[in-house]
Amino acid sequence: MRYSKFFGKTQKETPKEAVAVSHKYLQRGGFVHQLAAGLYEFLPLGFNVLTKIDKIIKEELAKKGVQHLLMPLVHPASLWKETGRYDKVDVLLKFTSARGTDCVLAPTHEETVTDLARKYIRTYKDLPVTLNQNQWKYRDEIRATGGLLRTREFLMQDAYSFDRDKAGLDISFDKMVAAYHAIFDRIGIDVVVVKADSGTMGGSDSQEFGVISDVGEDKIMICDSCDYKANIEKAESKFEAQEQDKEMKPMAKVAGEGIIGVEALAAHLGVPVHSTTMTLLFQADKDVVAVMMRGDYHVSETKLRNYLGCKNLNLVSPDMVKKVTGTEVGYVGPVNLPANVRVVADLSCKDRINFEAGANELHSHNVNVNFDRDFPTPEFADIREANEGDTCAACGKGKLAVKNSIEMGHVFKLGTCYSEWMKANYVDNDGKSKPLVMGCYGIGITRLIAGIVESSHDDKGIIWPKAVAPFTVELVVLGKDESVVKRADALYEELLEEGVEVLYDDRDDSAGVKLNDADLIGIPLRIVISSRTLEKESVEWKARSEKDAKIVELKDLKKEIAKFLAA
RNA sequence: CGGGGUGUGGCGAAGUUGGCUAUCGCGCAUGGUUUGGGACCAUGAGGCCCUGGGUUCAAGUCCCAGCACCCCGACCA
Repeated sequence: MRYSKFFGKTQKETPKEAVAVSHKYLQRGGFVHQLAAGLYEFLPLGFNVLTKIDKIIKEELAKKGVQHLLMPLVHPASLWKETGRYDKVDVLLKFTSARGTDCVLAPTHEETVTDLARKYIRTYKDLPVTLNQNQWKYRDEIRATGGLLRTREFLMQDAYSFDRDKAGLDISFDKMVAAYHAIFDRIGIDVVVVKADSGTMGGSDSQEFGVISDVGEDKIMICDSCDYKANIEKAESKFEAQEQDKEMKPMAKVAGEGIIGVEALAAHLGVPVHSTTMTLLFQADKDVVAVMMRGDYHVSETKLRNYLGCKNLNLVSPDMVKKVTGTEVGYVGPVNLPANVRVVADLSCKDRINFEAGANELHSHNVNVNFDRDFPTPEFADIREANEGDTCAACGKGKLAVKNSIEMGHVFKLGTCYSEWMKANYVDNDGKSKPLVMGCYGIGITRLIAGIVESSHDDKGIIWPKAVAPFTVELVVLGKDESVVKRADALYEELLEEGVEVLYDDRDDSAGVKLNDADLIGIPLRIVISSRTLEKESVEWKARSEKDAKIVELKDLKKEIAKFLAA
């Protein structure tokens, strides 16, 4: 392709709305253009990258026996009402067609694929099967951010596996995990795999594939000693047990007007923060649950939701706090709570003697509170968010560090939730009808493009890994001298003939402009031809990822390029 | 949905208590001089100053309403 005729040139100025590096470079380089918030057009350069990733994914999945298909973006609302997600998924864009049919734009495709499964899968002989599509999704996010990092419309690889039973699912799942590793390897990007929560997808056992990056929206915890990695929502740590009194002291009430928050309270009482107790009231579906958390930790709502097995979980309103406890936020405690309020305490609260807690009385706190003696011993569970620097629960030695990560892929074991909701059954070899056991697997392809740029760039521009670069070679001609241009044109034609994906910068611009643009666009190999290089019947050769250029004789060029691309 | 901010040629910006023909840089076009890290000179094209209403002799500028976009938070398969 001749760059002089190429659609979508570079821009010198950074668009003011761009904050993330990937956003700046992709927009300045002419890869994408923003149409509206969260909606992007892929210009030829960006579309080339997209196409390459799409192809790699499809090829690697096919190697694992995955079959490709394509499902619509517009779904009848009735399908989403079957699973109950019509009212539950708040990023769902609902609309009415001109014929008056209620429709949705698909944010994901469990509903349609399960519908296909119930229509086409009859017996255990049809199993296992994994279906994949690379299809656009629409999620009406309240806020789209960071260029391609979080868009409303995005291309996603989404695969769905169907098995007879849990053991089959494990095999299908492991195959997909292996395929994902192969995909990211081939693309040339380092991923970290972490245990994650399955969120509103339902099901269990999920893993995230992410790229460590400061602009990532996900927080993950990594052990510095073993290979334990988990999303912060899910990460398990050993709490540091603190030394306790031997003897119980009498419980006492202490005034503390206007003292809200554990730090202030601990200072006021002259006790360490870890002997304070936050008592929070949550609305868990229809029930109110009181949660006790040691003052130096925070509640992981994900862990709590999973422990309680509820769908909706929210902190209750201040009014509700007053109604249940008779006091205001800041003075809630486990003593004298109404008997019908379920109390769940974090494991870090266990075995404590003489701790502090709110008194359920305005401006009052209890000290020297003890389980059993002062209030019924509650149920204990791990419901706290691990703190940075906590000891890893897996190895018991390492410390946990927090990193930001861009979530690029996510795999779930769904189990039978969708097949039960939608009655997707098969007949097993015992003649009985059983629900299909499902898994689902997704990679955000458009986000992956941003992730690659975030993890592979310098201060001049993008450094594309060879496998996904929009072109593999950029040929730059410097100087207008007719004989030079003629030689450059001829070289360009030759390379095309060889099947090299070459972008030919034949513009009538100064060297600085062209070389800077080449750095920005980030094509892996840059070849400069000029009167100077032609004196020696050679070209200047520079890999984008390397600092120094070298001289390659023209007669060796095609061989060298082949070697470079194969490496 | 809460808080904050911004809308002025393609891009980035300036425009004072309302006042003259709406300004500057980049980019673009034409001609010329240049040509290895964002060259220079000359000439030129390109505007519903986000939209609608109002105040005024006069609105890019003030007032009201709306829309769009960005940032922080909440939310997030």
